[in-house]
Amino acid sequence: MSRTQRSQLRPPRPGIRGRGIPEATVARLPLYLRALHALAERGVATVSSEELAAAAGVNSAKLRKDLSHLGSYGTRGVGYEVQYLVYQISRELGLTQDWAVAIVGIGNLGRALAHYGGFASRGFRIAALLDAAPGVVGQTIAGITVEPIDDLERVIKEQGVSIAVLATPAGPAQLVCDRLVAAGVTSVLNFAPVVLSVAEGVHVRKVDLSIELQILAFHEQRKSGGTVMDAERLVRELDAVDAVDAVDATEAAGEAAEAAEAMEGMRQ
Amino acid sequence: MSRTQRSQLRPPRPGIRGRGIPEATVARLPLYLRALHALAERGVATVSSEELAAAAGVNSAKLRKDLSHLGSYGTRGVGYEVQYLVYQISRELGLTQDWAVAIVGIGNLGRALAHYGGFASRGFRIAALLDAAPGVVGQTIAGITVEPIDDLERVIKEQGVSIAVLATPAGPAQLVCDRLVAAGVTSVLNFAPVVLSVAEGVHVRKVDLSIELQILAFHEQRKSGGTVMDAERLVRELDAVDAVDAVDATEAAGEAAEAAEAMEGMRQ
DNA sequence: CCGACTTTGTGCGTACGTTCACAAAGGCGT
DNA sequence: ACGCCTTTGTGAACGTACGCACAAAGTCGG
Repeated sequence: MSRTQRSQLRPPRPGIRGRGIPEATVARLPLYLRALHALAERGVATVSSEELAAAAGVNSAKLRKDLSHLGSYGTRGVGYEVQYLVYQISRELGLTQDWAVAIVGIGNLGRALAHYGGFASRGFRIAALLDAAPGVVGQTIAGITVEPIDDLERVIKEQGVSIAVLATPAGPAQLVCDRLVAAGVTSVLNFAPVVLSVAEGVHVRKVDLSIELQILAFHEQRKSGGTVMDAERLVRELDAVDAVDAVDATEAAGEAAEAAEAMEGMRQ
Repeated sequence: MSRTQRSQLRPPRPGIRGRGIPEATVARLPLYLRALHALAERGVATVSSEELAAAAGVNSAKLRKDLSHLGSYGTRGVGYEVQYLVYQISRELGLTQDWAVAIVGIGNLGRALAHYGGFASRGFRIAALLDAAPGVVGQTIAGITVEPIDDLERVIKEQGVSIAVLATPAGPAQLVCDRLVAAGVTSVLNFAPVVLSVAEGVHVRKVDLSIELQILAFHEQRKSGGTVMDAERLVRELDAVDAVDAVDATEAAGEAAEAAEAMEGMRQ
């Protein structure tokens, strides 16, 4: 029923192409790296894409395609040399140099992160711990003394920190983030339950326990959800019919609204 | 440059369509929910897709499409009623019921998670803490007594736990996971740096600090990477040329190998 | 030195996700 | 009552990701 023909849509991007590795691939490289380290420790010299894929929990075609983005390492009929591949991936990920990391917010989580050995092991060095609470400042955690948040700018610059871990409460998170960025930090790993806004060129990754749990709850409900067939779910399934049109949608909304009215205690 | 023009590609079947909400959408719903809660607390009654999208850090078209998967809530010309939308999303995510959660492995991380208030707030109740260390068992953390890992099966069943948080070291993770699943757990939030293998129908989500940092390091390197132009990077860029063929790839591998040989201290 | 076998690297079709742009829908002022 | 203005919901284009399947490339036994 589409009457509008829109044909001369011009993509303004000519395509600078060839620039980089797909984000999805980058996200998997650490996985491969870990599997390779495990193999290396067991003295394995070479590994096939099939084996490595199994160890990393992906399928082998995907692994091969991922690795092909780094270059043509690997020998047909044999596989990949473990040590060599470790080096190539490490290099691509930027792990052949050391990164100074600062952890801001030394609550329960910050403390746990400071103790976590996985950091130091591969290219990351905890260069500073920062907190605002007077009771925490001065404490020594994992061999590092917690410094006051007021010294943030000085510490970041002195230590050459470019990656920061934000483990403060939600309240001060944006403010602290702004100060970090102003002081020279260009990558932030954010544990605070807020959406950070940062200048272009600054990378933020978010880890949110609450969100992860909610996603699990969704699937959990799906599993046991076949039993509960309420008005709303019914309505949604009517929507799913192919011949749906605007009238249906309107009615659906109306019925759903009724269902909602029938319900009282809305969790605030 | 695409030379193959593929015009009359017929999608043979749209599929059984209408079955479910896209995974990407599900992952964003908690984000919207959080933004909505914040708005509700400030007493906001209705919100436009533009405003809500800004609060959640996504673009408005995406938000509208996401919400459209739940049904046709929202009024044209006005926006969405905050309270109502909160209810709809909560319901879709399965947060209108309470989920019993068990945390296994009460190290620094497990402790931090147990203290984290974000759990209890919305539909999740920490029903049990479990650990293997005699020194930890019996401790009371956030009002909950740590129970011995031997009682895992009993505790899971007694409390009706279906979602477990795995915060053990890598070593015992798979074993513990197997026991959890055998005891009835069907969703696992895994903090251990291992790839868990589980039976079909069990959902696993992974949170890995080390991986997140490595991804950041990759981008960090990219930013400052313009300066370092070594043989390998050069080779990779030759690869990026359109007219690349097998010969190029082979040479690239060869040269890269030389570069690697020149390097000695491979980080193990 | 050759032929069989193994495994990589990738072209291709499909599915999924994102973004644009706009018609439809509804409120609101006059 | 009507037309203007705002905002939703969505069709369609575009881009990314995935996985199959296979030719190319290399090893290894004889």
